[in-house]
Amino acid sequence: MVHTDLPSEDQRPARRKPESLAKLKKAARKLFVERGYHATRPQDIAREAGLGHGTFYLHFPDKRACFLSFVEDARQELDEHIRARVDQGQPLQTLIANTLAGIFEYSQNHPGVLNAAMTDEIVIDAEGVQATPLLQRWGADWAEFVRAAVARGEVSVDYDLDIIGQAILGAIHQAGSEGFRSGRKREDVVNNLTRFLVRALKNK
Amino acid sequence: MVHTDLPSEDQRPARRKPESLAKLKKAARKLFVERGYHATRPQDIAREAGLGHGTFYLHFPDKRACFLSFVEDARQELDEHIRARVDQGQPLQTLIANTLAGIFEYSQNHPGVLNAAMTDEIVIDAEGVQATPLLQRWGADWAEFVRAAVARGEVSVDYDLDIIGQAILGAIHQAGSEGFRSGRKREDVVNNLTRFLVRALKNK
Amino acid sequence: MVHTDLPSEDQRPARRKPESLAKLKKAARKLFVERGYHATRPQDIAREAGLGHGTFYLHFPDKRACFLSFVEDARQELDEHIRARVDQGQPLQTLIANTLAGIFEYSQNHPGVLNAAMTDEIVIDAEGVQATPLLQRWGADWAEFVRAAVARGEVSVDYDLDIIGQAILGAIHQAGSEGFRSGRKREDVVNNLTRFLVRALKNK
Amino acid sequence: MVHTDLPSEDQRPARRKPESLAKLKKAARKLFVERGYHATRPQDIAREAGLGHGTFYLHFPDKRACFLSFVEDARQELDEHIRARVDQGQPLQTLIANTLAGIFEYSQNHPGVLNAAMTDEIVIDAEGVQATPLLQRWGADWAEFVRAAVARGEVSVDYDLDIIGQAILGAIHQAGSEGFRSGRKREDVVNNLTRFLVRALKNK
DNA sequence: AATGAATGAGCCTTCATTCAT
DNA sequence: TATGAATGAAGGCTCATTCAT
Repeated sequence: MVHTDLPSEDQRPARRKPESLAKLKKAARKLFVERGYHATRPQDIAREAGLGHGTFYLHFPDKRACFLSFVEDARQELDEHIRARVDQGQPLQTLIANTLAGIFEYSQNHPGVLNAAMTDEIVIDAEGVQATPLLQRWGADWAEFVRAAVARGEVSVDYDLDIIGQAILGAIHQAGSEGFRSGRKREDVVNNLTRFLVRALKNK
Repeated sequence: MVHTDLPSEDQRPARRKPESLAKLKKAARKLFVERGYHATRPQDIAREAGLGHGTFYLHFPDKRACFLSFVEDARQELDEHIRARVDQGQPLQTLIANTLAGIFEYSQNHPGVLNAAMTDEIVIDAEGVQATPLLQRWGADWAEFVRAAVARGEVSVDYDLDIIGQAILGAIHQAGSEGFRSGRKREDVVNNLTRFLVRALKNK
Repeated sequence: MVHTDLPSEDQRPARRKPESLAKLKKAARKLFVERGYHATRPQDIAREAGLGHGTFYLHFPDKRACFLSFVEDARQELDEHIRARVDQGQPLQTLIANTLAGIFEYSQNHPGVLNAAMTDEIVIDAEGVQATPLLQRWGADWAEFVRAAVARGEVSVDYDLDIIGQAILGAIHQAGSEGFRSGRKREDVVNNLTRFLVRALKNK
Repeated sequence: MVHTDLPSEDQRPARRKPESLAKLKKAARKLFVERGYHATRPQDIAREAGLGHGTFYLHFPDKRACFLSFVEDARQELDEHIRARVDQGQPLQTLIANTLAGIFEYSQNHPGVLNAAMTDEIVIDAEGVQATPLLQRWGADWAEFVRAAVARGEVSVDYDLDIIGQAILGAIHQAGSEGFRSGRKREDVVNNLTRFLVRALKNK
């Protein structure tokens, strides 16, 4: 006996809002990554999602909000990805190595996403006020990270950690971008970067 | 004796195309820095230069070329600025410190220029193909720089220098951007960054 | 014997379409008055009525019909309001004074309604054909009114009453709109207008 | 011998700004009158003027400004038309008769213009702030007009002239609109209206 | 009867570029 | 060489209306 009214896995256009939102977000991510912010029209996103372009505005007040939501999602995903992989009670070197592995793993699973998400705010809208650019926030995270290592006695150098946090993030970002662009293996990038950072932080 | 190569202050009425080009470049730099690529119209540049809109297209084939010319000029200026300040026959630490001082000095004399010039190509034109992004080129420069130090025996660590070159550039860029954005003093940024990089490169 | 025409207060669960219609009409009036025709969306009306957007189209074929229904309701309400207040068997001056008082009383009880209802048809839909604009109809009513006074011998001037009917209506409309907009008291407006009209109609 | 480079009276697309502005204004008037504000798109105006639609925005910041300019032009034209026809040193009756003749003459020469220009501001833009609606301004003009007659001793009734000014304007507007719509002759409308107003104003 | 997600024609406006002068 | 009026493709967004539920 078969349920004829069991619409699971059906192909019909659907009509549930959350589904459309998910489709739009997926499409938006794809296009923002592939084409960048300015070359992606709300209409393109809607079409990519298989929806009419009016639907876009049912879920986002405007294009900018859609981009910001994409950025926020990427940030959370990466955070969770790293948190799931890194055990805080490890020595500095392992910690850094694992964190970098986490970042680059995510980066490889979602190619281009981090780069697209880090698009500077001025590119999006001169007037807009994105709370804090993603790069800066992650730089601050690294500052915290090192501060904790200092507190544990693992790092004993006298840096201005706000500056160094940003430096670390910058090193990771740029080495990662170009490392992969030039086809290097993940382990090599992680390895080199880990040694580079550990040496820079370890006193002696 | 007649000065044939002294066209400045000459009496002939028309023939000062170079003057217009200089005005346009200056205006373009100002606006690209202040507003970013997309928010700057060729018309704005021409007007800022005190010229008619049409004149813009006498000197640049299109907006993109104007931006690229701005980037190239900034790159050359910075290169010269650093070259004039850094003596290659110095120990690594001094070399790095002087180079960083040169970069940040330029950055302070021309606020925003480096940041604007590093605008990712995807932002300019999805189809276009900027030879090599400025960041990547400068990262390669740092790779060369370190390779030379290795050759001199000053650095004896076994890095993949292409990766590390990019990492260094990234650290400088990000630490610089945020260091100044947060109002830190140039010496502090240079100082911290120098120690950071020297430690990372010096094998004990 | 069964009351087939007494659906009010019945117990059956569904079947209160009239209730929804009333809610929609009330909401439509509020919004048309507050925002005007073009700034009011069917969706706004439905939401103001506490109903889903789709419900709007269960009761009106389109937005235009809803507006026209609003106009018609206002016309009837005003007519009834005046009829209830004015005794036809009075001398001209009293008749005019009472009618004006009726109009302005209604206008004060339902602020903005008459103005909104008199929105010119061209504003509603260039193609549409509103039977006869409200202003014109009321102008014709005044023509009738004066014709009756002439028949009773109270007015003995030789006017083209169709023209004069419109003139009277125009005077009332404009003086009323601006009288209230400038905060004048109802009695003052009624008073001045009554004397103005009576003098214009009374042959010496 | 013939000047081949004498471009007077030429048919070429032209390139002088004032000419385009004039064309646009003419086209705007035509369309605002024929279709009303909302049914007229900037694009339609430009096309009617034989220009590209970008040109519209070289002359008006937006559609609203174009409409307001149309209104202002109409106001000035009418004012001048009346001023040229009416001699202030005449008795009230003649004055009113001539003024009305002037208004209706203009109205006939420029059919629909006054009606279109009097479109209520709420129709144009709920947010906008048109200094004072045309109707109200003209009502105030009539108030002044009567005030002067009172000063000259020609009118000795005790009206609130601000109210009565609006009433007069309303009477003229409405009687005129409908008079012509129903095909009445100008003299008849002027005649009836003049007698109506003079009686209303003359004390005995 | 009621709902509200979905739709897409259509609106206003911008801007890189051209070309007659 | 220099000008700036003119252009129209293209962009972001709205809204009256439909229809599956």
